Amino acid sequence: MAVRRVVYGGGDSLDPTQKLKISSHDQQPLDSVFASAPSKPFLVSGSRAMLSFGSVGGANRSGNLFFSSSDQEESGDEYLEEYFSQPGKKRRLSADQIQFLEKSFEAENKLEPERKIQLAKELGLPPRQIAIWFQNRRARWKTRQLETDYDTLHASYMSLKTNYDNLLKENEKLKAEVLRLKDNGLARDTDKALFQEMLKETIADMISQDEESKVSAVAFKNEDQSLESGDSSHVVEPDRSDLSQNGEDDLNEELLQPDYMFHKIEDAHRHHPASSFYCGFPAEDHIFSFWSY
DNA sequence: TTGTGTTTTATTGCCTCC
DNA sequence: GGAGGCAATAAAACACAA
Repeated sequence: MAVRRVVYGGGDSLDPTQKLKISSHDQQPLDSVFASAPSKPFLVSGSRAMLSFGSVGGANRSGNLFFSSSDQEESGDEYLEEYFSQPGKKRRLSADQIQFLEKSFEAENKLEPERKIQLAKELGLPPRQIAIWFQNRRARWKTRQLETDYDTLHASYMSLKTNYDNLLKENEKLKAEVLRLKDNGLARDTDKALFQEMLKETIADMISQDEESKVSAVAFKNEDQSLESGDSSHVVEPDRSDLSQNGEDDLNEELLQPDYMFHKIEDAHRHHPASSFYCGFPAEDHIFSFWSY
């Protein structure tokens, strides 16, 4: 087994008088050492988070092993020296010591030098060991804190995910609804387009009939005039002022305007009063109901 | 009793602060 | 530069099942 350096009693800035090489087999022999160690009361300073080891319920078994008498520190107890000089051993703290340290940690998880010394005195442990215990305790606290934070975040994530999934489902439902409504709308648009096409054809027929009759009338009139004046070179074009001169596209555009269609239909009806139907549709279904559609 | 996993104690090396 | 903190790690101590 490799020999490990075990130095206690003040950390890196160790007071040489407090340096000890320590090891132990287990807590029992250590306790017996504590029990046999001379106990000497020491002053407890007013440092914060300071507790009395006796108040935790355990007797101060340790006495002042590391801070007892100057004699002990100077001469060194041979028994203790032998006891603590066994390398490669780790000393477990007693339940009472741990309870005391836990209470102290709860009050303040940082360890000022003064408090370290005080705790060491109270527990009869080397200040270095107190420092190490706090160091490890902080590490454990941090690990547990991380676990707690993780659990909290995970719970939050799961809650958000549930909400998100619900929203997705709702979104899908709404999309389907929109699609369904759109399909209905398309069907109506198809009917509308068919109706418009039929309307255009009918109106175009009516207009052409109307134009033909106008042309005939003008021609007849012109014929009369030319007969009267003897001028046969004067050719009168049919009146297309109410029609676009830009061809079929503009006609189509105009045909879709309600006023124009109303005018033409009324006009057609005036010329063809026998028809009780507009454009082959019953009167009640005529263009106005279509445009309000 | 022994193998194995977990917890606790302690060291090392690096970093920051004064 | 020394003191102290922290992360990483080693190793002893402990718990427990087979």
